Amino acid sequence: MRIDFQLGRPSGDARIVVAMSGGVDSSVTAALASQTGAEVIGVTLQLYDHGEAVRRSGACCAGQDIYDAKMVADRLGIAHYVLDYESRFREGVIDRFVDEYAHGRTPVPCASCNQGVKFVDLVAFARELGADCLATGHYVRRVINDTRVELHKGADPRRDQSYFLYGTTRDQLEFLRFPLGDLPKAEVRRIASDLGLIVAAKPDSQDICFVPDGDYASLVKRVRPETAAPGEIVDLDGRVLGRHRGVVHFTVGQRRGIEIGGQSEPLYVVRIEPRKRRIVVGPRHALAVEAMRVADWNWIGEEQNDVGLKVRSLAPPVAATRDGEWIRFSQPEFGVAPGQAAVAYDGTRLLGGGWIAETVSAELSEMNAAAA
RNA sequence: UGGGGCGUCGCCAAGUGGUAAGGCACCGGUUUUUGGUACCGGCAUUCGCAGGUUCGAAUCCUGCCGCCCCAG
Repeated sequence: MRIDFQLGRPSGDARIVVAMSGGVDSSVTAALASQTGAEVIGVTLQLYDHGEAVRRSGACCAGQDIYDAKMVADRLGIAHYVLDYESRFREGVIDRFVDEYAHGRTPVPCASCNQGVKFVDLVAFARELGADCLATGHYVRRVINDTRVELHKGADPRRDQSYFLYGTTRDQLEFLRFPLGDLPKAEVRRIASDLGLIVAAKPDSQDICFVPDGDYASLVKRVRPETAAPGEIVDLDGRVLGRHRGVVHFTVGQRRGIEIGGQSEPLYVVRIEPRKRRIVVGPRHALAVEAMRVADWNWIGEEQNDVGLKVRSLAPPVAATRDGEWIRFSQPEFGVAPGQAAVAYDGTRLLGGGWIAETVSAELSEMNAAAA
């Protein structure tokens, strides 16, 4: 396996910094970089440190994972640095994560992590080291089209991670490399196995890396106790159906955990009102959203108005048209949660994205139209 | 303390003699570098309680308990 890192000069003279999380993907990335003959420096960020995480494998960037990254670097014979980014991670990712829940929104910490700690701070560090590029194990493709650099979905549609990278700037993209973007996961594991890397069979990471047991609510509660304040569960007409244990436990589109039985059809969270400590629930059709406002757009490609749009990492993009900050879906979209990322594509190419600030119910506008 | 109605899984609810549907909720799993969704699976040996009739009862009979409505 030989990957072209597009270094623009003989690889023997080049220096590649690889972001190593301690997982299979970034380990193989480091191996592929090493095979080019360039000087490779592995960098692992220590992002948080709590007892639970130390022993946990399959997350990233703490304890066991840092050790694994070190072992892989040793095996490959490359330099390896561990950087303490805990405070930056706390400010840039965890604090924002907690704050979003306090506002009744549903954050995407992986996107803010990539946008901040990984692609701003780590890119800067790599440049300080005089590197020619920073390589990561993301399943996305960097494509050079004439002189333009584009970001595309990973070749393996089930592995594509472009959604989390919508905030990448053009400048960062110039400097970044994603050598796994054309590979299926099975191939990556095979490479790791062939090279005898100890992480070859390590489970894929899942859940939020800084929430080891999946219980993100207790983290949010610690910092923002008001999110654990009990409140009312009301239907679309304001009738009280029950009580809840705090808005932190809910996200728009959520079905399970509402704990209200006796209905003819399932209830979903339609809206969260943190000031009133209230959650509004309704049947599935009440989740239909026809339009939304997307704030803080970042454009990697040129701005376009007819785009494919993702409002979640899985599921293929849906057709939508853009008018400034406003996006209108060609078909109603269900379970669109404020705080999540909206990412625009042209085919496989990622154009840009932003975060969902507000949504417009398809049902309400139908009622308004009927009333008019 | 007259009349009427009802009592089946946490909730809603089918089932009027043949051996307990379904929905919601809940639990588990699958999927997943966010949350959520979706999908798959589990979930009453028992029908307010106690007797009786019957080969056989949630379904019929008797008594009791509880709740609701009307009339007091």
